Amino acid sequence: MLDERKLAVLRAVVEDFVNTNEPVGSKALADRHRLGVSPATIRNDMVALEEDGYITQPHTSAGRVPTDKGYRLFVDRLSSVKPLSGAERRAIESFLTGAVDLDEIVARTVRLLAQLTRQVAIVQYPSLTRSSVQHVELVPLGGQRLMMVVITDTGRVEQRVIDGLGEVDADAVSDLRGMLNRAIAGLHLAAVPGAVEDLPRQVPEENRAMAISVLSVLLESLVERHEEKIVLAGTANLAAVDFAASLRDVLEALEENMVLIRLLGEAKDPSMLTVRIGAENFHEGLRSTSIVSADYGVGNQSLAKIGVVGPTRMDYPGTMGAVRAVARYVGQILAGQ
Amino acid sequence: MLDERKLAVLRAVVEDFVNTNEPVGSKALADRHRLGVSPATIRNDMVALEEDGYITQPHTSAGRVPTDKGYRLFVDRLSSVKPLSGAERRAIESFLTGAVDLDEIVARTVRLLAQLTRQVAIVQYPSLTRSSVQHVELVPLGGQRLMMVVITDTGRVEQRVIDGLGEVDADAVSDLRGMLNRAIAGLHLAAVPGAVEDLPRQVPEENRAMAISVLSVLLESLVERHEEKIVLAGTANLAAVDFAASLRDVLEALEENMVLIRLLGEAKDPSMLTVRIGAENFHEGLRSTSIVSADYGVGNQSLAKIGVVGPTRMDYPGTMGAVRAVARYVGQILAGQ
DNA sequence: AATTAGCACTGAGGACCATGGAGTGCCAGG
DNA sequence: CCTGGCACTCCATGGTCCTCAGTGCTAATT
Repeated sequence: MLDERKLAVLRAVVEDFVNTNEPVGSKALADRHRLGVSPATIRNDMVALEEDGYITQPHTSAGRVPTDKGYRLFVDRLSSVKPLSGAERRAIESFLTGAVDLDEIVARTVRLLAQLTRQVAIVQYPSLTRSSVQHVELVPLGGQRLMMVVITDTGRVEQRVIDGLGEVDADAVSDLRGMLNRAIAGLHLAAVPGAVEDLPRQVPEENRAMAISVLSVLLESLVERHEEKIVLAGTANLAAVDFAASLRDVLEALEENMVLIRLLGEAKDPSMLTVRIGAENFHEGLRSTSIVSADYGVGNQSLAKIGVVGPTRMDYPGTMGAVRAVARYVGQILAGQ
Repeated sequence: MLDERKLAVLRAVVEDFVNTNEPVGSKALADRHRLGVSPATIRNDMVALEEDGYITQPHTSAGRVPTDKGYRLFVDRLSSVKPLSGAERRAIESFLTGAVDLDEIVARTVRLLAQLTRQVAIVQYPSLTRSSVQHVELVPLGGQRLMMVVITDTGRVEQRVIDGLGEVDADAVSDLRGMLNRAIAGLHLAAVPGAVEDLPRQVPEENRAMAISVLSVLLESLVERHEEKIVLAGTANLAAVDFAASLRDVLEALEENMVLIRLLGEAKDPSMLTVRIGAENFHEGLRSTSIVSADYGVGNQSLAKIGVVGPTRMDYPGTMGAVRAVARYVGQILAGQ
């Protein structure tokens, strides 16, 4: 049904359209690609490809443009991830080394990815759930307030102010801190709820209320708001593209963190590159964009995702290469921290 | 030179142009505003206003458009800050209360401001320099590493990992923590460098190296990266506007945090509303935008700035009202924290 | 059976032009 | 000093024509 040559034609159509942003015709194809056949033959193939829904014409007597289905086939079977050039790899390295803390690692990563791909880059903060508790700190803030700081082994710090405790006794806080750390330090976050269940009973009567408040805030801060934190860069790159949907819709979608999180989360095959093309994205405003995403983490434990958002008409091999490379480097940096 | 009526004409031109985004002619003005004179008279006034550089025509036989200078006069003398409606004030209140930590306060504030003004909102994190140290925490991370957490009275938390310390002794860390807190807790950040100067000498010989490392990281984290943190929202609102400069340039400028920080920092009159119009902005890409900014803080101590970026053709009274109101509310929330 | 050359046909986009209308500047009269 | 009147300007709109890239089809060729 789709012989070798038809696939070659599809590949050529995608590549040319990505380059020129103009519908590509049979003549142009015959010239620029060594397909070894005449334009007429290519036309015949194009008809077949169009019947199968891989390409389409904007109007009669125009060249062809790939459909989402066409891009899908291209990504799945006609292209391979393009490794970065040596210069690019060196750029990544020098860009990422020298970051002093997690915030800076993330900030640099996202800018780097945006620059490499010339598109919008998204980086999700390392998930809390997969990491373990390094230390819990409780600090009396004066008045009836307390600050709780949870430090994880991935370098992430979560802090909360706990209010309305009544009188806060420094010794009681200190005791509670000790108990807490003995109970959960080193533990996987997922294991924390179980480990603290019994704690209130071990606390002397008069401080039990405080302990319960602290624990509830702790659990809440672990359960909620985990993978919520996301950073963007390169939105300016969108201005150069003209979208089928309005630019406004795309920008709006990008500001909805929850949308982005779901988007990254929907990876088909974890720990691999995922590409979602056009209408495959559930979100209205992103119908004319594609998203290339990947997991990153230390070892083979995935901590979070990074990704790139661009027009469906994007350089998939190059973008995939950049995303994969950056994901790997971030993993290394994180492991080295 | 500029009598009452000419000023009224200028005001009318600005208001109409902001509403319609089309050059406004003498006839339209006479109709829509009760100026009490005929179009011909208005035309004469317009000639005068144009000679003085307050308005201009895109081309002969078109209506007039305000220049930057015209907007400047309008803002300075012809308009007053428009107070928010009751509904809007209630919206602010319900939107800002219930934020659990500083991150969330800032995040909500910026979204709120973007929504109220339908433009791009910028919020700077409360400056460290003006606040004082609540507590310093040192946490051994295992290996040769240490985490330092500085908590300030404005709820901001700064953390750093300190590496390459050689063997870390838990007791020594505990001692150092105690000394540090005794030395600087409650102190204004600006006073910290002076207060820790002598500390290393009080540390036993064998731990002095560690103390010096810790202190240098502490000082560094206080001096650098202070007002660097900035949050944006509402970039999607830019898509609706058509800029003289390309949208891309504007988006690029907005991604440059340093540019924004300088921009906000250049407030003419601290603790007041500042408006910078068009070419008054030093940055190329922002030549066709205006920026309305204000300080916020607790009491009359300014902690940082918030602002709005939009086309020069913006609703200045309304935007100024929103910025002022939000700045005040944030101050209150921060004070209540 | 597949490929190719030839050819008539299609539709978008650009150049060109005419027209209408909003807006101006200026002058003379109130 | 204001106003009505008037001639003038120039943009925007819309229609027409033409070009041209690209198509689909058919007949010839391999």
